[in-house]
Amino acid sequence: MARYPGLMLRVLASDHPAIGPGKAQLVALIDSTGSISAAAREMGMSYRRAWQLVEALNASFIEPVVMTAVGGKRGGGAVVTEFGRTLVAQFRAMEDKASAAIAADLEHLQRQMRKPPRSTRRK
Amino acid sequence: MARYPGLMLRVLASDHPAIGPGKAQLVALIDSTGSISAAAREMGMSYRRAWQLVEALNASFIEPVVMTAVGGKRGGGAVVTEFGRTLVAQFRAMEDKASAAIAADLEHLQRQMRKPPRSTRRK
DNA sequence: ACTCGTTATGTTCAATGGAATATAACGAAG
DNA sequence: CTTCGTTATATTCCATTGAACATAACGAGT
Repeated sequence: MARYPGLMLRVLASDHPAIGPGKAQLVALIDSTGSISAAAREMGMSYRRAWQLVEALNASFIEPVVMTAVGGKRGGGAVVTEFGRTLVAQFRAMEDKASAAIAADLEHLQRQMRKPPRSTRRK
Repeated sequence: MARYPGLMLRVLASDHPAIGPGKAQLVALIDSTGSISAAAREMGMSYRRAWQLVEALNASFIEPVVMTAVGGKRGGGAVVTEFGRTLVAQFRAMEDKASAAIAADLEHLQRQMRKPPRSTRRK
């Protein structure tokens, strides 16, 4: 799910996650599809879950991120606000900057990680 | 739990978290207390949970992070390896760098988040 | 020997989270 | 007016996770 290999970044409001890789992708898909349910389908996520994430997003910020309207067949749907669009862009920019800032350390760390189990008993 | 206000960073191995704020703090506490159980107590975490995290840490890296020895009353205990110490230091450094790199954006974003619910129904 | 505090596990239970399912209300299109 | 695809929500079920509890083995000190 993380866009950057080996790195996961989340922005917190007080203590709960306000936006992270998942919500960012969801908003982007809502923007491109025009509906929560279509975005949910593309992410292999239940509609309910996606809707809850949208609700959480809207509750976390002072401006709406996604505006919704009931009714189908091009009557209803979901629209990502301009605020929401810049929100995702800002988050992506933060991912970029963070990734660039720690790229060297990350590589170094990744060279030191692997799979096989090992005994760590002393003596 | 996050050391940096509004920011949470995790380093992933393939897809599972190799190290994050929680494991980093745990290792630091094991280092200062000399035991997994004492560290767990200080974090308000069950011993079993802490032990599992240590196991996961040791399994994730090519070098041991924590070495253990059974037996109490200064017979047994846990020792953070030099690798483990530098691992935590590196992670903290990555948090520092990431935090510094996105500090401005983070502040800007945080100025746009708040608590009160709001209606987002269109039309 | 005994005790104490530790690592190391197993087991059981509760809480959490997500999936699945079911409706309801709705709005545009036909 | 019917149909279709959507938002919105309740309910039920299941899997995962962590907490709690229990127990064993152990090693150093007393």
